[in-house]
Amino acid sequence: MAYKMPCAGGIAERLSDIVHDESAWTEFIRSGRAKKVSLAEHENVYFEGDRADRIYEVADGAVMLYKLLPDGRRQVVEILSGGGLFGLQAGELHDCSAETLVASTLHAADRRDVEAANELQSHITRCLLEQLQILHDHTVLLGRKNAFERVATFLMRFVPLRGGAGCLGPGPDADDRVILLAMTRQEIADYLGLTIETVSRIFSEMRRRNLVAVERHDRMRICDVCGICRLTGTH
Amino acid sequence: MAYKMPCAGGIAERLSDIVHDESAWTEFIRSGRAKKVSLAEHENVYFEGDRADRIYEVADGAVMLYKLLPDGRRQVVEILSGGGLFGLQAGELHDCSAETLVASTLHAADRRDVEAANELQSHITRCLLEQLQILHDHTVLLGRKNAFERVATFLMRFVPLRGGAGCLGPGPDADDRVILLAMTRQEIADYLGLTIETVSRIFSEMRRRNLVAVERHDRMRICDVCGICRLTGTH
DNA sequence: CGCGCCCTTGACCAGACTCAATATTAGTGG
DNA sequence: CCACTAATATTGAGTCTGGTCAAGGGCGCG
Repeated sequence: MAYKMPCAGGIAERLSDIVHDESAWTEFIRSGRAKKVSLAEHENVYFEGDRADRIYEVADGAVMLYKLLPDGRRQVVEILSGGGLFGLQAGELHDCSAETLVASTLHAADRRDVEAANELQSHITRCLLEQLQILHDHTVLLGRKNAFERVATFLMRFVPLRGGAGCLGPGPDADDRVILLAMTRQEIADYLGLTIETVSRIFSEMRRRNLVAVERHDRMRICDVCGICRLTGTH
Repeated sequence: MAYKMPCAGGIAERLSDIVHDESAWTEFIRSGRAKKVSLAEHENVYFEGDRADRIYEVADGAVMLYKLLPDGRRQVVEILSGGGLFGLQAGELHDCSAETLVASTLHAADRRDVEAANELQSHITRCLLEQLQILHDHTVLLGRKNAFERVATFLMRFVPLRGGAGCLGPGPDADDRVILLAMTRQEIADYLGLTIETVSRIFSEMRRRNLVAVERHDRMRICDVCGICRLTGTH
């Protein structure tokens, strides 16, 4: 069943962010109430079910949040990079496990300290709202997009200023971009709700169509950003 | 590929919520700075792309947030009922459309009023964190569960105190429960990332297995709550 | 009673998964 | 620097779940 968009042009308007003051947060980090933690690639920060008494900010690197089903199926639910907040929970326990994708440094703060500091709330709210919006998009990806569209959408995430509401277009030169995935095929599959084989096949198909060139397993050249963008299902 | 849970018993611990003071929010609503809005079944509150200058609380009824792809595919990303907050955005525009599932009354407040009121922030943060946790679970459902597990999981949402971390078990009597879906098959399908036909087939299969009895299209008796629960893939 | 809407059921099809074999890559030690 | 190994990625063949298309059923409402 196909629905009709109420007003096609509605979303075209640039999603210009409302001014956001994060100085209170920067100050909090600097003040020494947050410890710096350095982690290697694929180290875990905490597991689902652990007590949630610290919250984290990605200072450098990238972290994934994932959940496991008892039979071993895994779903990566969020990927966080610089500035992303995680570990804050409504309840007492972590609802996800957290693991670094690459070597990372985190700022770890005590939950009570953060909750007590009123001046931090607006920054936290902002971060949560951004996460929520990303999760909404990801829900559409998982619920309604096919494998090709999922991978194309995934690739577009690595190209800032392109594909979104205020996309700048291809520019005068060749429309290519080199991106660093920093994720294994398995991690990509678990993020996109696919299997490793399907992800691999889609990449191969994209290569055959000259949409991308795989320079190394985790290093790809998107030869035709606009071409990929048209295959995301979103435009 | 199957992963192994790090510590199977970890999540068993009851997710008892940390004390949460929402008196400031109640006061805000009562103060008259939030208008009461009454809407009929299937009326829309706003569309994706509209300016987001009001935020809403579901006082009574239920609301769904959904997104459309340009070719007409729809994904319901959230379902909110009493106490649920929606319409708050990181940017200037709504990232989803909102529509009532049943006749509902909402509290509508001006975004600026809410953002200015520091005493409301902790309530908002709490609501966002709960939404985030539900979306994480939904991500697992969409990314990793099959049709049967999706429908079973969906049904369990209507049975409070059962199926979750602190499930009370079947109790002494027959393990049945009558639930009111308040959604059409199409809405259920769009929420679970399935088609209307698949949802219908799964309900029929469940009926055949005496797991449920369809008393009316939107009114079902779950004959065996524990039986359904075992089929969610989560336990 | 009849119309329209929603739901159910069936037959068929296709996209993604599974299992298995092979190819690459990265890492290790000689 | 190269050989060897382990881990990761690719490719192929076959299967199956869930989608598509089409027909029929049930229910509420005028």
